[in-house]
Amino acid sequence: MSNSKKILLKNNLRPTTQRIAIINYILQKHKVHITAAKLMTHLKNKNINISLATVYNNLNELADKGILKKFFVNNDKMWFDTNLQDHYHFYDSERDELIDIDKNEIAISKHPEIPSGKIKDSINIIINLKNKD
Amino acid sequence: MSNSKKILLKNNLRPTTQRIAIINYILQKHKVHITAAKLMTHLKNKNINISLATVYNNLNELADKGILKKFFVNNDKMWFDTNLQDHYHFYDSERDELIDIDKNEIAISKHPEIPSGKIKDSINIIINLKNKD
DNA sequence: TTTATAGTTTAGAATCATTCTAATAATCTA
DNA sequence: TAGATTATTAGAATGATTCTAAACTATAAA
Repeated sequence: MSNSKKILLKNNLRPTTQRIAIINYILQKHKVHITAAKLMTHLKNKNINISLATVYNNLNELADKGILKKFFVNNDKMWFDTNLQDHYHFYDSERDELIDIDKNEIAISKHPEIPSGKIKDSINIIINLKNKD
Repeated sequence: MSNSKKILLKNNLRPTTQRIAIINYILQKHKVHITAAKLMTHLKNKNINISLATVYNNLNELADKGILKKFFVNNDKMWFDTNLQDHYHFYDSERDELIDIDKNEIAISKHPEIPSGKIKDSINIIINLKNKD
């Protein structure tokens, strides 16, 4: 049984052609930053039949299962990340690409009191890049 | 001449009814976090005739002129902020509200090398809050 | 191995924030 | 005040994402 299939079964997801193709792509590289549209293009290039709705369904499902991390960059798009560690990103808008920044490279020294009844959930840090000139 | 009108003239913006109402609202409080929809509601409550397109046009214009700062919170909405200092935010999704975090309360110790030809542009930090229980 | 069921995929419609369009209105300048 | 310029507007367009409900596929039970 393929590694992708095992991962799917372990997570109670039926190993369909589309899911296996997605998992294959995600596992192929160590760290992947991907959007639904980019993944769609990639799969079409590999001649895999899949609809955009299925790409979204599955990426969201994998995020729910904790296999991917989901986040947004500015208003643009929903991104999915195979790096599950707490970490942040550079965003190169010209190339539409993300670069990881390790959690331990940013120190949050202190911050205002959190409103009562609330606790910190996720922290989103994006350093937007622009061209030098 | 009203203070709002002066600000508009100084920025080469014709002091229309709609613009004066927007500037009045923004100046009224020291720090305002606002979205187009929230501002629209506020103005309607004050019986000011304004279309959503005009709200967007003007908020974007004020951001271009440096009178407001424009940024996004997750994928949700475009926000405008009268606090022009470098700073970050808590986001309370339940109340759909932002709370400022001073720039000097977060230290960015170091980070991976920036790709050649690029420099840092803006930095976006959002600490998402959730309910304690 | 068939069958029933539960889970998946799909095309296309719906949604929602934002921007665009191009017609009308207001403001300004001479 | 006329003519030029700039603003406002309603409604259409856009684009990413989600929804819908019909068609399909995998699975477990017989």
